[in-house]
Order: sequence, then C-alpha cells, then structure tokens
Amino acid sequence: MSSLTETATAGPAARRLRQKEETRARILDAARELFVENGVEATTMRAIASRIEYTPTAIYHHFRDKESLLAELCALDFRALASALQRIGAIDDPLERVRRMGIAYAEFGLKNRSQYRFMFMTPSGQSMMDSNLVQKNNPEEDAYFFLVQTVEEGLKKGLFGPEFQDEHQLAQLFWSALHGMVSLHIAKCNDPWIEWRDPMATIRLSIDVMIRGTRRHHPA
Amino acid sequence: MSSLTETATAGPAARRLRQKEETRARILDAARELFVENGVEATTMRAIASRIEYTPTAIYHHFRDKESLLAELCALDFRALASALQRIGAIDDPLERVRRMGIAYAEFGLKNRSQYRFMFMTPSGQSMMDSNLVQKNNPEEDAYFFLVQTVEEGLKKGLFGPEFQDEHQLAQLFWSALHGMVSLHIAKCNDPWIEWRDPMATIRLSIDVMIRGTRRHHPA
DNA sequence: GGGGCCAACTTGACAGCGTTAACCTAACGT
DNA sequence: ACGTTAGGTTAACGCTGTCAAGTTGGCCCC
Repeated sequence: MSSLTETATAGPAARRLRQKEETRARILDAARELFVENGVEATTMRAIASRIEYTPTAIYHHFRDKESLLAELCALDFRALASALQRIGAIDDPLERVRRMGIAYAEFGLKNRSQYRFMFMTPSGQSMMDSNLVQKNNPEEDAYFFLVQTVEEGLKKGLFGPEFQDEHQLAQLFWSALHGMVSLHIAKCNDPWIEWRDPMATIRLSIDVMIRGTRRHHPA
Repeated sequence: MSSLTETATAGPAARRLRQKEETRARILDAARELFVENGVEATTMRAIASRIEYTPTAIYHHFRDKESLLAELCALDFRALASALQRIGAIDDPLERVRRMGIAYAEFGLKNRSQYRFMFMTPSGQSMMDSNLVQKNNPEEDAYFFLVQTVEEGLKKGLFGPEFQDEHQLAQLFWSALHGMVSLHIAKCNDPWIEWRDPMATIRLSIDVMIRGTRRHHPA
C-alpha cells in the first residue's frame, strides 16, 4: 500500500495539497456569500479576502482573476441545478417531465437570483464549461443537455407536432420561455412600470401553453 | 407677439437654454456611440467627455450620475421601440398583430444589443419611467402597455381560451417568451456550450407556439 | 541535519474608475 | 457698471482589479 511511487494521499506533500484545496474552497465560500448578499459587481476582491482574513493578492494564487473565480462558482451552481433537475428524471411521460423540470428550473432561478444573473444574464467571455467542472453532454451535470435528451425522447415517441423535428430548437424554445420569465422578474421585479403577476403562477401557465402549442393534435 | 412676459423663445436667455440643451444632446450622442461600440460597463465618463472635448466633470452639470445618463438614453431607445411597434398597430386581427409585434420586438433587440441589455437585462435601481421621457400607459411610448392593449382586444373578441382572463398575465406570457430568446442569445450566443439555432427562426416558431397554446379551440 | 528551494502569502504600488469640492470666467439681469 | 450665476475646469478622494517584488516557513535531498 505505502509504496514509494504511490500518488500521495498521505504525507506532508499531500497535506500541503489538501491545505491549498481548503483555502481555495474557503475563498469560494466567502465569495459565494458576499456574492449572494450584495450581488456580483458589489463583491470586491478585497471584501472576499478580508472575510477569510487574507490579503487580496492571495486570491490570485488560486484564481487567475475575478471572472475566473466567479465562473467557477457559477459552474458549481450549475451542477447543483443539473442534479436538482436530475431528480425529476424518474418521471415516465417526457412532457410531464418537461413540466416538472421547468417548474424546478424556475424555482431555482428565483431562489438564487445572484447566481442566476451571473449564469445566464451576463455575457461572460469564457464559458462555464471550460473550467472542466461541468462536463458538457453529461446529463448529470449539463442541465441543458438533460433537457435536450428529454425533448428528444418526446420526439421519438411522436408526442410533438410534425413541424418540430429539431431537438435543440425545441429545447431552446422551452428553455427561453422559462428564462424569459425568470430573468425579467429578476431584473425588473421592483420596477413599478409593470404590474407583475405572481411569477410561479405565470410560469406554470407558460409551460402549459408551450406544451399545448407543441404537442401533436389528437387524431380524434 | 413680442410681449415682455412671453415664455422666451428668443433672446439671450433662450439662446443659453438652447445651448445647454445642445451640449446635453451631444453628451447623450457621444454616450450612445461608445455605449453601442463597447457596451455599458466599458463606457467611462472620461471617454464620453473626451469624445466631445469636455472634462468629465462637465457631464455632472447635465446629469446626476452615470446611471441617470444611461437611463435617459435607455428611455429614448424605449420610445423608439414603442413607435416601431406602433407602426404595426394598423393590423386588424389582434393575434396577427401580436405575431408581427413579437417579430419586430425581437429584431429590435437583436439589432440593438447593448441598449437591450441595459433596458431589460440589468437591474437598475431607478425605472426608465421616472425620467418623464416615457409616459407610462401611453401606447405610443410605452411598448408594454401597447402589448397589453392588443392582448385585451383579443380577450374581448374571445380569441383566447377560457383559462386566460388577465390581460397582464397574458402579455407577460408573450413578452417573456420573446425576451427569453433575445436575452439568452445576447448573453450566450458565443458560448460553444449551446448549439444555437437561427434565433429569428426559433422566435417565429415560438410566437406561433404561444398563439396556438393560448388560442381558444375551434368549436368545430 | 543543514543548505537550497519552492510555494503560499504579504507589502506596496499602479492605473483607471465614478464622483466631488473649490475655483475660474464670461455672460446675464438690473 | 456691478453683483450673480451658469457652465466649465483643476485637482483630488476613495474605490476598484491587478501585479512585481519581497518575505517566510516548511519540504526535499545530500
């Protein structure tokens, strides 16, 4: 077991590595807290550092820059979203699964507004994917791909109308409708200009409308 | 005509006022250009000022702060959007009008991405409305209200299914679906993670799906 | 077991940001 | 002719993300 050439899981070198990982994690935690409390742009490197009693510069030994740090946080939350949706995967009927996934997605977005904003409402140079924390086309980590799969299953079962052939287009259709409700509510919910209705109620209605609008008509 | 108590449209005082308005307008123009070229957060007060050969401080004699300046720009574009949609008001069938409005809206958003981002994708403390440049509930200036009116007309004509009663909820349903497509495309169109389909094609499809999903079923 | 080394972390700074106080000046009203 | 004021400038403040250089403490190897 304790050969000389083993990949170190014990010993001083391993401890140092573990310590490094731990401070990395502490940085991420502190960043997430401030991020959620005050929003992205109000979260400064100095504030993150001082919360864990480090110097701002220390962060740069663990992350290339602020955007990388946030991108990594973002990727973690995205995986959390994916695994939340995954738990709905058990439902048989693809359409019902789309409904439930949509509701779970919207709830996630409305509960984690800061993260949602950074994930989907901010053009961010680099993708979440290239942190290697999220495996593209793995349904357990890539929520979009999971939706595409579900839609594809619906297509194969002939549940959708004949003008819908492309699983990506159809997935983007569903996703966009939900994202529109969630993101508008996040960006403008305090704007007196719009007389907002209860967002979850409208979202449920929206999903039903989308399903009814794409479903194949009964041959009766 | 030239009474002593007239509201001055000539004379030195009026000229000064006109000059002030003019430099105000030049600030707005310069801001818009940079804003469109480089995006919101990359547009600095100093850059705006130097483009019109002024000092940064000069801007603060015309606008309270950066956000106010951008909010005013935003309000102007919002009026432009409203009047673009207005030109579609001539179409008789409310549903067809919704279709055409949706397409025009999406085209506007995809063509004016920087403005769209600031208008609808950014939580912005103050509303566009409180600059008094956009009159709420005036369909010629308030594009949302124009949509509500159109939806209301459809409701009165009994074009929608019985579960749709609330013109605001229905308007938010349509708007959100469009906003979702436009905003996701603006934020993530360069992200290799998603295999994007042609946005306008998907938007047209989306509108048709929404209309089919909300329309009252033929009594045949 | 002591010398070299390297990684984690700090110090101190830089450039640029939005914004403000103090001043300056030319044109206005009286 | 003169005080006032509006429109503009100068210089600065406090903040941001970021980096070059220095410090320190523990590991590795001879």
